[in-house]
Order: sequence, then structure tokens, then C-alpha cells
Amino acid sequence: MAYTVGQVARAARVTVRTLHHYDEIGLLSPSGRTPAGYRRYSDADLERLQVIRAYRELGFPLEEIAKILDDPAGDPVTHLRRQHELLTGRIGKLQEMVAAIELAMEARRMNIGLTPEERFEVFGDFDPDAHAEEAERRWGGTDAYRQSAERVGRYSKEDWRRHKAQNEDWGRRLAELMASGAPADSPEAMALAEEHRQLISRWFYDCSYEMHTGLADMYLADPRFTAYYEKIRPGMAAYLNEAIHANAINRA
Amino acid sequence: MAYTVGQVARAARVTVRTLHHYDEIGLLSPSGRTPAGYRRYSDADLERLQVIRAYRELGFPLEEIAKILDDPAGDPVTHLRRQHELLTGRIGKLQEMVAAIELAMEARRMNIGLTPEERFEVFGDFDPDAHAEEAERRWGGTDAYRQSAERVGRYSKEDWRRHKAQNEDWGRRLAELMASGAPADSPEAMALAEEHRQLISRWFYDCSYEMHTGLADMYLADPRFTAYYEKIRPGMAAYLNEAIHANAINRA
DNA sequence: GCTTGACCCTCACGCAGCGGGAGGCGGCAA
DNA sequence: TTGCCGCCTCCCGCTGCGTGAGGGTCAAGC
Repeated sequence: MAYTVGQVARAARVTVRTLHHYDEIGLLSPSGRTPAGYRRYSDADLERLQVIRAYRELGFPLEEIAKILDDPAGDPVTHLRRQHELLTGRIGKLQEMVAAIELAMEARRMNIGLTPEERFEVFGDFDPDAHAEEAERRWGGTDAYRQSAERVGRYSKEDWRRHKAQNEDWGRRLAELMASGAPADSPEAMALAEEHRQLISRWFYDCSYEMHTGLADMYLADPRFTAYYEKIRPGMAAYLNEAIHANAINRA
Repeated sequence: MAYTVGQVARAARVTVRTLHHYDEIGLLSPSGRTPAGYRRYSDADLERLQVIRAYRELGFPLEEIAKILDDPAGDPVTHLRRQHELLTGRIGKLQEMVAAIELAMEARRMNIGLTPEERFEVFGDFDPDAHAEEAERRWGGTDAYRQSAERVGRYSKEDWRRHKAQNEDWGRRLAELMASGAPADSPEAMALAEEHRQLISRWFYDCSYEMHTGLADMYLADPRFTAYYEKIRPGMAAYLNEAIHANAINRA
């Protein structure tokens, strides 16, 4: 029923100093003290600390947390609800960042240049002003980028050439399969989808089925990726998309 | 090709002051200056800043970022890959937090007391020592909790009584349906699952179909929730779980 | 009753990562 | 040449603690 600083600290995964600090600034003062001056925390204090920790974890400054907590309208359910919303929002933001990184990776893999703006888009909101201002040189430096094989990093030119050859070979076979009239969910198409996935995994990053379907959708959504595949053979972007999805479902 | 601080700041969504700071500590020094002393950033500087921002966003201290960036083995793909891993890891952590919050919400709704440990479990890793130390009073204070209706916050006793009545009525009807032998994916069962979802939404928090299936799984995984339903009628936890899933699939 | 080790207390300084302002020069459009 | 915006260099301030120093306390075991 009554806990010492140390106990509270361990339970709440914070340091004793942090509790001292919260006491100092009046955010969480223990409801009692022993004759010797030791802090004694009650269950209610623990509950308050829990809420504090949750908001902190979500990036709230202590002062604001104090305000929220002292708001008379702030019952526990309200906090939980708000935290739930904030969390799902943050998850969404992180997923966008993941998508942006996957885009960057695929752009490298396919040697597609990104605009400066896109390279910063990872961080969410986009200032339309900055966008407009930089729009002029949007397609300026990209062509130089598009040609440089060193962009993929530590791979040697030889490595890069081999990857490119494998990739082109794969593309040829997929084009042939399409020409043969095999449906996108045929075993042969799925096999080529799987090969595509493993090509990525071998050369770039571990590509799960989930990621793979994400990439597939990107190929349809982003005109540059679409163009990449359409240039190999018209209809290939959609065909590949379907084959990748079929493959993912089949393997799951 | 050469940008001023202001331009870079706007593009990268940071303040000029931040760029000054990065220059001061040598993390990102512009590759040139004008005769007047104005900082001039090159494309390479921008690219470096992009990587810096990404790691910062992931919570890395500047010093560590400097180390990572000056690591000769650190090519761009390595960074992207690492960032991708870190991001998915963080998403996982946040999803656990979401699950913990949903657990807390449902525990409140069903008037099930949580142990102090669980209430802090939101924050990930659990110290087994602290756990052992507190295990004694694990079931101590819970009974008092279990009885207090005020725990749900700002609802009046009257509100709470009404929710309880609705809830019990719903439980009775589900039990009757089970007794009638209707399968868990029958329209009637799905209707009751939907009612369950709306009961939650009306009284506590907006419950999406996705959340609802998450709750359903929790009912099976957590013995306290299971017990809650089994006490109404044996087999109800599994039955409800199936009905909720069927309902979610049907509405999607 | 006494020691011992873990735990608690109160200062008090330090640090990261900037924010924000003062005071002043530079660039360029009208 | 005037005005205005943007750039420069100090430099002080803030948050949220970390990390001692220096010293009391409590429960256990002898």
C-alpha cells in the first residue's frame, strides 16, 4: 500500500532521480513521508505515475502533462482514449516513414533518382512553400543521379553489373511468361514473383512477404516505378503486382 | 547546387539554428562559404543531412550519429536497411503499447483489476526482479479495486448501472443463442458481436473492427477475460471470439 | 547492542540539443 | 539609397534529467 522511491522506480522503470525530479517540480509528490523524511508513495501515486509515464513516452513535456492531469475533466478513460489515439497516430507516421524508406531503397535498386524533397519526405508534413521554391530544380540534378552506378553504395561496379544482369534476365522471363498468356496467379508467375523477392533480399535487404506486397502496390501507385516495368513490357506493372500478391497469399 | 542555410532549413524541416548547431559541433559543416561568410551547402551536404535527420528521428544522440556517419563501412544502403529495422522495431513496440492500453480499457469496462506490474507493462521490458519482489501483493489490493464502480471515471453510478444492465442483457441473449445451437458465424451471432462492439463504442471508446478482433483474441488469451465470459456460459469466450471475427470479416 | 550493506535524504553541478534574441553586416529590388 | 529580408556571431536560457558528494536510516545477522 505504501512504496519507497526505489520500489516505485523499479516498478515504473524510471530512476530514483526522476522521481525526485517529479517531486521537485510538483508533478508527482508522494502522498506521505516517514518520520525520517523518506518518501512514501500510495497506490494512487502509482496510478498517477503510470499516466505520467504514458504521456512522457508519447513525447509530452512535463509541464503539459501536469496540466492534463490537473484538468478536472480528465478521468482515466479519457487518458486511455487519448493515448490510444496518439499511439495509433504515431504508428501511422512511422509506417509512412517505413514506406518512404522502402521507396528510397527501391529507387536505388532500380536506379531511379529522387528529388531533394522526396528525400526529406520521410519526416512527414510538407511545406508547400518550400516545395514551390524548389520545384524549378526538381528535375535538374536527377539525370546525373540516374546514371551513377556508385549510388548503391559499397557494391563494386562488377557486383552492380551482375545484379543488373540477373535483374534483366528475370525481366525477360517475366515478359515471356506474360506473352505466353499465363495468368498472373499461375504457379509460374508466382515463382517469378518469388524470385523477384529473393533478388531483392540477396542484394539489398531482407524482404518479407509483407514488404513485398507493399512494394508491389508502390509499383502501381508511383508512375516512375510503373514506367520502369511498363518499359519492359506494357501491362507488366499490374501483372507483377498481381503475381506478387498471389505469391504472398500462397506462401502465407 | 549550392544552398543557403535558409533553403536547407526549409527543405529539411529544421531551423537555421539547428544547422548552426550541427556546424558548431562538426556534425554537418557546409562544404563552402561565400566571401561574406555565408554558409553554402552542397547536394552531398543535403544527403548527409537527410541521413542525420533520419537517425535523429529515431532517437539517436548526435554524437552517435557522427560515429555512424564517419564509419567507413556505412554506405547509404546500410543506413536505409538499419533505419528500416529500427522503424519496424519501434512500430512493434508501439503496437504492444496499444495492446496494453486496450487491455487496460477492457479491464476497466469489465471491472477487472490489474496488478501494478501490468499497469506499467505498457513500457515494454519487464524486470523480473521487480516482478518477483512485488509478486506477494499481486492479488492483495485487487479485490478492493474489483468492487469500486467509480473506477470508470466520470460516469455516474446511474450511468454505470445502466451500462451494466445493458451488458448483462446482451450476455443473456448471447447465452440463449448459444443454447439454441446457432453457429458462431450465424447472422444472429454476428449481430450480437456487432452489438458488443457498439456497446463498447458507446460507453468507452470508438472500437473499430480491427480493434474488436484484437479484443476478441485477448478474451481467449487472458484467463481473466476468459473467466469473465465462461462464468456467463461455458464456451462463451471461444464462441464470442468466433462471432466477432465472423462479423469483422462480414463487414469489411 | 553493534556493525554492515543496502537504501534514503538533500544539495548542486553538468550536459544535450537546441530556442531565441541582440547587434550588426550583405544582397538586391525598387 | 533606401528598405527589407536573410545571414552572421556571440551568448544566455531551458528541459529533463545524470551523476556525484556528503551524510542519515533501517533491517539483518552476529
